[in-house]
Amino acid sequence: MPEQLRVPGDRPTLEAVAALAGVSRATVSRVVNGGDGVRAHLVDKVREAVRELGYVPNHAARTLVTRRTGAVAVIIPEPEIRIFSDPFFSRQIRGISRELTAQDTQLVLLMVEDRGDYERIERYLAGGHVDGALAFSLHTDDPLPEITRRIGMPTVYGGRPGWTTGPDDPGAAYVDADNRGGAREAVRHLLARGRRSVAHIAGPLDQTSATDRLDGYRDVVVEGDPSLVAVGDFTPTGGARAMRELLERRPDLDAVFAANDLMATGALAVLRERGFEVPGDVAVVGFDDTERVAEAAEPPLTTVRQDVEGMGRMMARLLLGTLGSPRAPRAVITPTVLVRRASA
Amino acid sequence: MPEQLRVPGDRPTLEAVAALAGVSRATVSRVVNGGDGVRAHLVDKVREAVRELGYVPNHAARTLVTRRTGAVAVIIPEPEIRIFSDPFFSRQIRGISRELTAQDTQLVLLMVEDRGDYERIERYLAGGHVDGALAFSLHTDDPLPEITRRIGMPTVYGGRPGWTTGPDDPGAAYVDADNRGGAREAVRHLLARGRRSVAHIAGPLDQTSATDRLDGYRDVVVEGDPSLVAVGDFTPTGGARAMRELLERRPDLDAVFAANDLMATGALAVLRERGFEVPGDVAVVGFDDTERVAEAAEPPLTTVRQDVEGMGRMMARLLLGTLGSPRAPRAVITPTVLVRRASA
DNA sequence: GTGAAAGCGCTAACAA
DNA sequence: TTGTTAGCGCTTTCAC
Repeated sequence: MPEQLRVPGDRPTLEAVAALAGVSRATVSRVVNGGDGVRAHLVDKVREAVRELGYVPNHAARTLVTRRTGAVAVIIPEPEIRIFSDPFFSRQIRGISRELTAQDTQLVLLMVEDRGDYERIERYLAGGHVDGALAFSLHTDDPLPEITRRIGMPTVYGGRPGWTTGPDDPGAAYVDADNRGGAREAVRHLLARGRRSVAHIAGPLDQTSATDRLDGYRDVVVEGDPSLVAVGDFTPTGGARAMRELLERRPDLDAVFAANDLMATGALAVLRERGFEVPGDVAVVGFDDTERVAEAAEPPLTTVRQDVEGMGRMMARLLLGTLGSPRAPRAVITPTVLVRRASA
Repeated sequence: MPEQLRVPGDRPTLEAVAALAGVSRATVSRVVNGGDGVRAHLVDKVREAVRELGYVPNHAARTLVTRRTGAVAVIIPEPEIRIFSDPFFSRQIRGISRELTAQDTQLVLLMVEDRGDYERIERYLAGGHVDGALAFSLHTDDPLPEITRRIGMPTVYGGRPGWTTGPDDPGAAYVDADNRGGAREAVRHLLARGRRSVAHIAGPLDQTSATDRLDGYRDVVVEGDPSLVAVGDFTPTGGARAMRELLERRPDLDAVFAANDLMATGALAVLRERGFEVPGDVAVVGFDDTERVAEAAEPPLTTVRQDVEGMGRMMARLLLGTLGSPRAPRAVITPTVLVRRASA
């Protein structure tokens, strides 16, 4: 029997609290975990002892028996760390962080620098450090989906993944904006304003956000003249290049829907430089409603807004829901909304 | 005795590996943890069993007995999350992440939105989730130092803290650039180029990085005419305002040392707009060597470079060292270097 | 060199 | 309602 339950430098245990309060460990445990079914005066006594000792439950011990860690991994491919500077990313992270905090769950950041790191990631996930994982939409050949599948780790992706792991795979759980619907709305808006030749500057076609927006465009522009579509890379420069291409092929175009705001600003620059009035001669619509981009554009950009922070929050919620009930939705599509400014 | 050691969905344990390899749990444990003192052929047998079963040690169980988690918390005040967009921050984080990864230690990101969150932070740190904490330099009244002290959590700060917790407090461990020395070098460089009236645009004086640089300036400009010092806020706008102030008070100045690059660019803009040649009429030196700021300035900025990623790495190293040996250094000051470009 | 056994701090049956 | 007890999966003396 330990005589001195509390060694200096050693943190007090349930046992110590129980001794001080004059009850059993089980009772202390009950109180610490909510205290239902314990008589009020005992609850008080225990609470008092907890306070006096500065008791905080030992996480490892609790995890060992409950098999839950109360932590979730967020996996960020290194190229994306730079994307922290992209407000898109940091807003999504913030949404995740807010929701996890609200649910008393910790965020563990896993940065992946190169493929070799996936071994470490697998060890980490398999080691039971976390209850689930959040990842961002990946390239087709990314090893992560296979890893999480193999070790049975609940995972939610940000952005619709471009792959399925197998023919009978229900597909990964994910949260995405309604890219296709948003694109349709953008194009319909342009048509409604009387535009006849609506061009599209698409994003890189290996990302579903780009292809989904392209699909949305095509849903509306059914005749589908391929000369009206140019492919960019989500950067202003890429948008400018695509815009020049389009003007060359179709000098008659009177509207452009760009797959994101950054490309739209590139397009605006080219139009301005060529002496086109926006929206007089050519109307322009973007996508994202990026902070300090869409509004600051010249002219301010009409664009499709997606709720990025909300998407982050949904990712966390979907994952945490998954943990509880086995039949949570596999995917959540958040709505977009057209924000009308001056460019269209 | 469990007949079926490996239930589907249940992860294999040491026990299962031991059974398959025909050895005791102790032996498996030894092999998993390095394998010294175990005969080679047994090591192989165990390794084989580990591979076959896909065994990964259970983290909680291990932590429970070793009292080490292999994880470190990085605490970020919410206002700073925006600073993810500041390359300074993301580079420091990257340095931390790299070093932790190299030492097989996990990074747990703790974001603090408001003061109320500190209760959660304390619970988390006290709960034994992490072996130590990394935090960024705080305001004088930040509750974090008191918390980490109370629960005895080893903590390293990024940037010299402005406080001490008590008269006999050795002070918090921290990593910082040699702000004072760097400032001295900047000013000496200006004097060496024949400048007579060297002004200083200081940062907000409640941050030690600002006061240390001011001190460095004063070390060299000993006469110390107060009219040569204006206080900014580390932003370009603040730098511009300070520059205007200085020009008003001291139209004769021929050099400016700004406490960071962003303020220097603000100063450059004002000088340009007032028709001063840089460096002809007024020489300018910045601080930081911020990516895509110093080099892109007009003219390119002579500035004091600090190794931000290295500082992040040092923070992790200092903390992890602290964990091992009780007498690690309390502080690490990393050197700065003057990078000469066109502005001075 | 290897195994047996104790125990890290907690929760969750099960008894009382 | 409360206490007793049996582990969770691992490391670590201590014998052999």
